[in-house]
Amino acid sequence: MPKVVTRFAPSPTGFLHIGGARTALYNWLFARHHGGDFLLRIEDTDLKRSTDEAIDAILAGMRWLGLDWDGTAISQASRANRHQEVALAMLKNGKAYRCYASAEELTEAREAARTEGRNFRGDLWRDRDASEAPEGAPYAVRIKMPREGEVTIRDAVQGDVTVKNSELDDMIILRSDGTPTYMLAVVVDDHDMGVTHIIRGDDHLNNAFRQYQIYEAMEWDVPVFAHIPLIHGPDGKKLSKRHGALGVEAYEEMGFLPEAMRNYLLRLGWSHGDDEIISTEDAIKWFNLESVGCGPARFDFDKLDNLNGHYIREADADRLLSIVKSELENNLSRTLEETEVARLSRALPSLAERAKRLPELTESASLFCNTRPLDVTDNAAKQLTGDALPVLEKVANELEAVTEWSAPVIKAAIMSFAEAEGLKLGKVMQPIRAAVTGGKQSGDLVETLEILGQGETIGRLRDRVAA
RNA sequence: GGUCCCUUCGUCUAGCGGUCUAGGACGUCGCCCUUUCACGGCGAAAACACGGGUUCGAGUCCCGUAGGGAUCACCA
Repeated sequence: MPKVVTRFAPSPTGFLHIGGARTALYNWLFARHHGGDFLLRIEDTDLKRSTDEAIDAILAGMRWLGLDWDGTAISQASRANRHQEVALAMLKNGKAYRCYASAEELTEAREAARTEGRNFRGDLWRDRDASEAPEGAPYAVRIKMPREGEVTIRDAVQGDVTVKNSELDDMIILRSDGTPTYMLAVVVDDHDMGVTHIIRGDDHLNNAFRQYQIYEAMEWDVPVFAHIPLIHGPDGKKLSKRHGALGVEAYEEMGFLPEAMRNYLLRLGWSHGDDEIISTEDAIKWFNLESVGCGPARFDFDKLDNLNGHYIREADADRLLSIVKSELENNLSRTLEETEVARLSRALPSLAERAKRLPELTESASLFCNTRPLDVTDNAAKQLTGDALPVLEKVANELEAVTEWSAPVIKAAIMSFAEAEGLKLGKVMQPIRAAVTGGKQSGDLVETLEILGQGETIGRLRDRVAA
């Protein structure tokens, strides 16, 4: 078996959306699984709509997802000469012909065909001689599709799909300005790049039959096709901007980890028995086209959140610290002090237990910055009225007397205070929590106090008493 | 409308003729753990779109119907 070569071929007309990201992931996984190459090609033949910003966004998205490609990204537009060469070759061997029809003639013919219930094949000039054309008139080059027979494509995901050749139109392969169309360019590039497996969205399934004829015309080997189902929004409709048709950078901003994204995207349409949490290493080991599902899948943020929470818990402490630190410094518009960073590194493991998205983690971590007096949520404020205030004042005094600021000692002090006052532990703990955290989520309270330090703790307590 | 594709719990899916009283995961709802919120543990509700075949036997094969989707450009 020859070396496997896959490719991801986005058109740079926007960001790398979620469907494209999954297509890229599957191509990457398939290539890595087989020890083959994963190539990247930018389909920029539509110069009017292609932008450099889009190219940058796509490359950035790929890097963020950790999908490395082999070699350098190829610009399809830069290969226009080669595409023209192939079109000319097809013209020469009679597989293509010149079409002098004007836009108006074409529209007219198309509408006529539609009203008559026929499908339009664009073949106005298929049987006319070029000599009938006006002198020097511009022409496009169309492929001469076979009219008889049918073609069956053994799609690695969809199975055998058969389409009658009579359904195929004589599509344009070279525009009248001499530039190649997408249909021609993909085939030529895939062939030249040695692509063995074309894994792409289901929306290209119909195109496969048209492209197949170019391979035939040039007597090239036809690669394996694998058309993967599209991703839909939560409502089952096509993904729109309202749903998840955002660029991957939007997911990064929302606080998702790339490994969570990879795991989610992998399982969205592919499965390996009952496995849910799948490391990239295992994904490479297990990925196959046979297990890709046939039906479109809906995007589900809840599941992504769940996965993200898992990977946040798994994440390396230093990585989380640096993420949270820079976010915090960004929010506070200042550099964190050493004591604050030290607190963070102690508190993060416990905080990471309960965060689903990075911003939540940052939010709860902000507790450990010096931001007195704290903002207090409504819920917390309710804990800080009436009887609670005198309790806080006394507790603050008790804690001030503590000479060794460690969790066991702090806990003992609070417990003995509660006992002496005849209060249930909760009656003491809750106001303390409210005063010290301002209502923010946090882990074990005593541990939180320990990390915060004696001075900060007492300060926050007295802030509430004074308020 | 033509052509093509798809259809198992709300969602992602396992299932490749008997092991299915249909399994897992997310979500939901209980209970437990508990100084908050999570995590974790235990448990519950929840699906084979419908109708015909084929077969001793169908979620699994075939054909219809319905529903959903894709595509029909000198866009990609």
